[in-house]
Amino acid sequence: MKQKITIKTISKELGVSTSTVSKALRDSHEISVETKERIKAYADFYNYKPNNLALQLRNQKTMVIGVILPKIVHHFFSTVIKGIEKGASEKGYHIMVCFSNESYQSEVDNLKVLSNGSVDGLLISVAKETLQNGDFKHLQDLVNEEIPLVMFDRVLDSIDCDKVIVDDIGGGYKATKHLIEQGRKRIAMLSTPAHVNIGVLREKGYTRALKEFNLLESSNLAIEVDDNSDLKEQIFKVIDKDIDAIFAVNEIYAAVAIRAIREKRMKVPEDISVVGFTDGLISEYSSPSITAIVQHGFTMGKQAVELLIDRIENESENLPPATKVISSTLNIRESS
Amino acid sequence: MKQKITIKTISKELGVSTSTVSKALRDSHEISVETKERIKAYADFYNYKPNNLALQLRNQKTMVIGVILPKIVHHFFSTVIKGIEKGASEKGYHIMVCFSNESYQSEVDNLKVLSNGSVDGLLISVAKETLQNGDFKHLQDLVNEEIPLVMFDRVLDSIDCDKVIVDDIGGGYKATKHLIEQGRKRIAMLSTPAHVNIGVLREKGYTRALKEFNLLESSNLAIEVDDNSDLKEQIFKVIDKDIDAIFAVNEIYAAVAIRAIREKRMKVPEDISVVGFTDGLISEYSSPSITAIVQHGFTMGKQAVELLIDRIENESENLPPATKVISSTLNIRESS
DNA sequence: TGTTTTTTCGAAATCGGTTTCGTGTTAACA
DNA sequence: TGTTAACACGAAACCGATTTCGAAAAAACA
Repeated sequence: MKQKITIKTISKELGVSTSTVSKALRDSHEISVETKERIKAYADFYNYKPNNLALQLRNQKTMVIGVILPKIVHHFFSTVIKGIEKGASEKGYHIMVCFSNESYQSEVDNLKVLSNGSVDGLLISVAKETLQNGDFKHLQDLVNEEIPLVMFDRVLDSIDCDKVIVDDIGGGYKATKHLIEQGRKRIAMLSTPAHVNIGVLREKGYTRALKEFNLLESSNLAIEVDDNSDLKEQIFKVIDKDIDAIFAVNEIYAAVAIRAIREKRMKVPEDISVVGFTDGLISEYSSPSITAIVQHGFTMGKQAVELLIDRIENESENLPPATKVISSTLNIRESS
Repeated sequence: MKQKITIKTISKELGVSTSTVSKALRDSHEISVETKERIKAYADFYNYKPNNLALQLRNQKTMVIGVILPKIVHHFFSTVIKGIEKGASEKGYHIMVCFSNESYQSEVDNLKVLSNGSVDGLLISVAKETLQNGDFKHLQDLVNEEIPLVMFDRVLDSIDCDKVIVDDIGGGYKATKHLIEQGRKRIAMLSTPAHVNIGVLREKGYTRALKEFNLLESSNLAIEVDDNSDLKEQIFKVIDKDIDAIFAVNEIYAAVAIRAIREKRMKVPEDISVVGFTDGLISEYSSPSITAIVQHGFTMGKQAVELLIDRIENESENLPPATKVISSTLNIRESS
């Protein structure tokens, strides 16, 4: 990198002190008009730009928000980022994004780097591995150090901070109710293993809807998908239970379910209706297009970052942590 | 934020100088074993962490790489980010991501902030608006300031820096050749307006393949899609030209084409084969799944960041700029 | 002309670290 | 006992800015 021009360079070159240069560039009344113009002209000519690091150190303020995500190649999370970036840039902040790749160690490492002065606050969605092993010390440390922190989507009850979550229960309920209203009686659900709590919550909504309409049979039609064995085989077994609808916990399960149903020589939605959770590109562009619960990731990201910036800028107020719930809506398409 | 513990705090508390504390924590031989242990114990107990900003300012090195992307809710770009993050973290770097949202002004603003010392180098994919208005001064300035810079995917010939691009011509060629080998004779192409050069390049490959097999008829079957009017209507017109295959310039056009073909009561791939460019989730999970050119975004990101880090760490060598071409491959699925 | 006020600028502290160089003390050596 | 080397530590400079405070010079006033 070429030697950058600094205030010191200018001051030497123009035979004034660094304080004078600084004041002149910030248009202080303390400096005479002629001197100001001389300095500004020089700075302009040599394209002087103040060093960010120096300013950040001096001001104890970076205007940067750290974001830690479990993954990025994922429609929902990339939508959340977009919301975060929008909300941040509206208030003059920039974002620094890291990925945990669902790994606990990665999460800890990233946190350590970001929490050393590089950012004014943090936005985190917890990695799966962390959820499983239950070690939240690194997050508790942040709270203890009073670093502004907002958790979103994958949150922890035990950590005392602001949170933004999707209304998973309500979403599960809406999806199931929709199927019931279409006249479906035997509605299966493709859920996740129990440690992933989004699955648990969505299933709760599913169960609530079934109960409400007295459709909760003895035979349990909700299965926990095992990611380690073949997805389609597991779905075949569900189809064999003589069902007339499937509520899938995510978009991919829904897409694979449609494929499985077809391979069984049945039609969607005539024989079996399908509703997914997460409204991404797959739901929109596959044929038939898939009815899905819209998660409003953009809104979630924007609200999370706004909550955070509010904390950062009004630290003194010391309000108790809040939890925002982003409600989900149903987008009805061809598959139901 | 709670008052952070600094070296000065420790030095005062323990009655030694700041230099001693610094040296002790870095395990210098200049400090006696007892003193070192005393200081380390104290630092450990109060969870001392050195301030990143101070270190970065002192070392004139941030270990951060700035990334500017046109958009994020996009499978290809999010894959690229993943590659960038992987390559960066392997070498101990972090990434700071900004989005231009395809806007020229946004790109300029982001660049200004990032190039003021916050990052050691920059990775850029140019915004559409910038490509159109042809004003590249902000990028030329970076080169003049000798800030390490690598452009990827959307690059500019006039800027003298390292570049990483996809082999669009080769991809168009491969896709078309595949269709020809399947016995297709009247192959249409859904391209983009002329100012988006990826469309132009892919079309070049398409034309080359047709020529090679003497299928380049007088009636031009390549159309430029107008994003402002209805996509499906435009595709209907193409289908009416009595074609037997479609090569779409991206995944979404391919998905919509399949839908349009079905609505015309024809079958994919029996009546019309479809091949897309960009191998994302839609291609994988829609039914029928879509044959597509894989762009290897991950590889592109990783190579781009590796090129950049190489520049950063071997500045002295001053090698001439290089351009890497990431070749694309064909992923054959049900739609052809 | 003497005093006060205003204008204009610079020295030095600060942010939080690292590093060079110097110095006082003790140990080893002749 | 005198000289030298090794050891342990501190003062101060530095990275690149901002800001407080003090002071010299010029202007305004009595």
